[in-house]
Amino acid sequence: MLDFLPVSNQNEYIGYAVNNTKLKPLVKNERTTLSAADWERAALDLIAEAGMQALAIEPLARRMGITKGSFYWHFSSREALLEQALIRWEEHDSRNLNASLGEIDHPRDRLISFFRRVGKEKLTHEVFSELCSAAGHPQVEPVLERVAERRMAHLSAAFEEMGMQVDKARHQARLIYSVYLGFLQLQKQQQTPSLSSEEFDKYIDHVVDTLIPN
Amino acid sequence: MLDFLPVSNQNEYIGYAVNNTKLKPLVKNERTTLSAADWERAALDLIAEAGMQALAIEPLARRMGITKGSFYWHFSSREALLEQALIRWEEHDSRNLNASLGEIDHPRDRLISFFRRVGKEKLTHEVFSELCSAAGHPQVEPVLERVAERRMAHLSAAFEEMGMQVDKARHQARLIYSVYLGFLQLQKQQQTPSLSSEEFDKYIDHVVDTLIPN
DNA sequence: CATTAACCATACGCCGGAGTATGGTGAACT
DNA sequence: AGTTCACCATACTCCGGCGTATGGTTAATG
Repeated sequence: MLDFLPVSNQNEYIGYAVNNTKLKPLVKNERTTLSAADWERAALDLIAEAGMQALAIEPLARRMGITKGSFYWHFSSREALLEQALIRWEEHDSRNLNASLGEIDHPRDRLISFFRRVGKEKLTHEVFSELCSAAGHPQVEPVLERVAERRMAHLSAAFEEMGMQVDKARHQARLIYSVYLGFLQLQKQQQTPSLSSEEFDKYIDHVVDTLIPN
Repeated sequence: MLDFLPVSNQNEYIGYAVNNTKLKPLVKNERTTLSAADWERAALDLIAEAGMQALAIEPLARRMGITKGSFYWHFSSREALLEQALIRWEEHDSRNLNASLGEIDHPRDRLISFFRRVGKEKLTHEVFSELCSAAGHPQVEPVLERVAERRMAHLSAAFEEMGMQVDKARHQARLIYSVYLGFLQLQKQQQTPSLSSEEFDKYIDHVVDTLIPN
C-alpha cells in the first residue's frame, strides 16, 4: 500500500490533530489513535476500489473498524475529506511524475517510460482512473485539469527536445495523452490484453513505433 | 432530440402498453398517455445530461411532469428501465455506425469520418461518454464491451482493406479507438479545443496524419 | 350505460447515508 | 489525584430515493 505523502505534515489540517503521540512506541498498542491522514489514505483506497460514488463516510468507518464519531472529529464534512484526499493524491502524483520522468536522459526513453508506468504504481493509477470517471464532479474537475496540463507539458517538452516544432509537439502530446486515457478506459472495461502478456508488449511496441519518432 | 429507435415497436415490452392511441389525432390532447418508450428516451436524455448516478426514477418523473405511479406501471424497477434504455441506445448506436461508415467507399475516408462523427450525433455521444464513466456498472459493462468490439472491428477491417496485415490492423484499431476514448474524456474535462475552431481542425489533421497511412 | 383496462396520483413504509449531540475513556500534564 | 484534551461510541434526526398499495380518471367496448 502506497503512502501518499509520507510525513511532512506541517499543514496537517487547519487546527486539529497532530498525532505526535508516537514518541515512545508503546508495547501493547497497535491500536493507537487515528489521524486525519489515515482517513484520507483510507478514502483514496476506497476510491481506488469502488469509485467516487462509494466514498461514504459510514461504510468507510465500518471498513476501518471504527465509527462516525471519529470522522467528524477530524473533518467537518464529507466534502472536506474529499478535498484533502484529492490534495494528497495530486501532490503524490505530481512528485511521482517528476521522479519517474525527470531523471531519464533521452526524451524517447522518457516517452516510452510514460507508457510503461501504467503497469506500476497501481493504486495511484486506479485512483486516477476512478477520478476520470468522476470528471464533472466539481471537486474533481480542477484536479484532472491540472494533472492533464502537467502531464501534457512533460510530453510536449520531450517532443520539443527531440527537435519537433512547438505546435506539432503540443498536438502530439495531446494525442499521446488521449491514448493513455483511452487505454485506462479499456482497462476498466477489461478489454486490454492482460498487461503482462506478450500480446500487451507487442501492442506497446506498436504504439511506441507509431507515436514516437526516430 | 434524437429518437432512439423510431418505431418498429414490435417488441415493445413484455406485455404492456402499445400506445396506438393516435389513430385519430384528437384535438385538445397533446397531453396523451405515456409509453414505456417515452420513459426510456427520457432516461437516456437524463443520462446524457447528468450521468448514470442521476438516473433516479422520482426526479425523472418530476422532470416529465408526472409521478412515480406511471413509472411502476410501465416498469417493474429502476433496473428494468435501465436495461431497456441501454438496449435502445445500443441498437441505435449500432445502426448509426453502419449507416455512417458502411457506405463510404475508400477505407481512409471511413477512418477519417470516424473522428468527424464525434461532433455530430451529440446526444448519442453524450450518452456514450457517460456510460464510459460508469464502466464497472454490471448492466453497463457488457454494453460497452460489445460497442467497443463492434467499433474496433470496423476500424480493423478498414485498415486491412488498406493492405495492412491482420495483427497490425488490430493494434492500429485499438490504438485509434483509444484515441477516441481519450478524446471524449478530455472533452468532459473541458480540455479540448472548442470543437469547431481551427485549432480543433488542425488537431484532427494531425491525428489523421499520424494514425492513418497513405 | 355499465364495465373493463390503461394510465396516473396520493400516501405510505423502508432503508441508508449525512450530520449533530452528548457522553465515555485513556493518556498527559499539573 | 484530578483536570484537561484528544479521540471515539451511541443514539438520535433529517432527507431523499425505492418500492407498494390503493384509489381515481378516462377511453374503448360490449
